[in-house]
Amino acid sequence: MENLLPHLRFNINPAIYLKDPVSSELGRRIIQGSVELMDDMGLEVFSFRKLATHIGSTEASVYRYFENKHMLLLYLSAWYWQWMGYRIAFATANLPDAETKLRVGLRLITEEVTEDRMVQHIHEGKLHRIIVAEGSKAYMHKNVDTINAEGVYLGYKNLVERLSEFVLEINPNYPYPHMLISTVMEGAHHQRFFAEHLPRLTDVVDGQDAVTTFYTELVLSTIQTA
Amino acid sequence: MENLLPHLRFNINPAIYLKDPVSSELGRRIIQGSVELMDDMGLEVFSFRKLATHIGSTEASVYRYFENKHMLLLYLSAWYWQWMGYRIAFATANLPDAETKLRVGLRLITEEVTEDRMVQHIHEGKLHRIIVAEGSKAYMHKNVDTINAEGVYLGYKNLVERLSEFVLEINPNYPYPHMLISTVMEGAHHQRFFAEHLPRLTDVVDGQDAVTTFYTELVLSTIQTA
DNA sequence: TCGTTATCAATAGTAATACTATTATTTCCG
DNA sequence: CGGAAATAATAGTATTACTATTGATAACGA
Repeated sequence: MENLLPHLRFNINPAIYLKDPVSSELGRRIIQGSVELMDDMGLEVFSFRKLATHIGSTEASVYRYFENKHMLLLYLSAWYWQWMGYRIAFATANLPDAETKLRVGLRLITEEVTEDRMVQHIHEGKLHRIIVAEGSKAYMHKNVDTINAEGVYLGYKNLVERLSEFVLEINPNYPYPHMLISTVMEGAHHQRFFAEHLPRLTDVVDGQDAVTTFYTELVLSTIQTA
Repeated sequence: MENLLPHLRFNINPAIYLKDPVSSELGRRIIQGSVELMDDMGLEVFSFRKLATHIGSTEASVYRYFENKHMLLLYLSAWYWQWMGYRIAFATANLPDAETKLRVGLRLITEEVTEDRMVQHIHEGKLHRIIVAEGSKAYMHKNVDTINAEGVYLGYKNLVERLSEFVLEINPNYPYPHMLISTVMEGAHHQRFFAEHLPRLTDVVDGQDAVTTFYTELVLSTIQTA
């Protein structure tokens, strides 16, 4: 039976996978199971054998889809940023001015993710927790250059570019739009992690989402004074 | 023969190691060799077996000093931040006002590290590159809470606290000093990594150190407008 | 000075992980 | 219905992570 749901299917760079996980039942179970397990036990403890047991398949079958667990992490990361890019594009369409667009984009990027159910096999809340805790390991890796040459990070880069353009619309003379946006995109995840595990590295402001407020004020005050 | 050099010996939390690597010749070779190898091949590819071969010892002997390679990374990270804290304390002593102190601190934190040779067995330039590429993996880990409970991250936290105090001296009403400083401390390393491997996430400004300038302007404009 | 006792490092393992070559099974198409 | 293509499982190997035990050396007291 073909896909009856009218959901989007994100463009994931085929260099990431050996066989497209969306193309088969087992592939989707691999994605769904990896989101569950990686969220549970963390990237280091997670293994293809455990994943195979979890979804009732075999290690070798998982290897037909992904070269190793790092490529699987890259898939999850690419999906996450495609999804985020889509949400931001949608939420900022038809907004009147650049500042409003930037504020909305920053909110979506820095906010906690609960649920969305855009596709059946990916639990966005769990995926968000994975990206918070493991996302930077997707590029903090000896193979960055090889992987980057294949265009695997394009989704992430394009999102940085898109938000940087909002910054430049507000202040065309601001010299560091990309550094500013990539600092926020990474920083927001780190701050969420700190808030949960190392609270002395953060500031608690009761009754509001300190991460979103902090980064929104940071960005706007910086580009307006420059 | 006892230590003839009058160099400092940083206070490293003994919970990190099984046997103090500074206390023996082999221990120092483990540290020196791990800095060389980890810089060369990255944390994932690095193993105790390779380290042992590199320094002409055995795997089991390395295990007498550190429980696993993550604890060894924690040692390097703790040493790095102790060293950085020392440098900042030294460089900001007797400075007239908080803004000057903050600027100096930010420069030291965000700047590239070349050489220092504070101790014989640690090559600070290589260690800096390790912390840039692997530093966040020291806490982005399933065991954060256990490790944190033992006070392993205190050196890092204290440095964040110290710089946050400069921020509050300049503007006592600024509500997010810790988030601001920890964002800069992590962000600066990420930006150095991006500059080398993913330049589209950064901005090139010729003839100057964009990372230091960017973060200094970011911090000062933010705390002054708030 | 000798024997005892810590201290230290190496040998020699086990268990788990990462990865692959090959075979078996299903499905799909003429 | 028969054969080709796709798909997954079996059964491995190599490497890594980690440990129990033994051997060597230094340290120390009688």
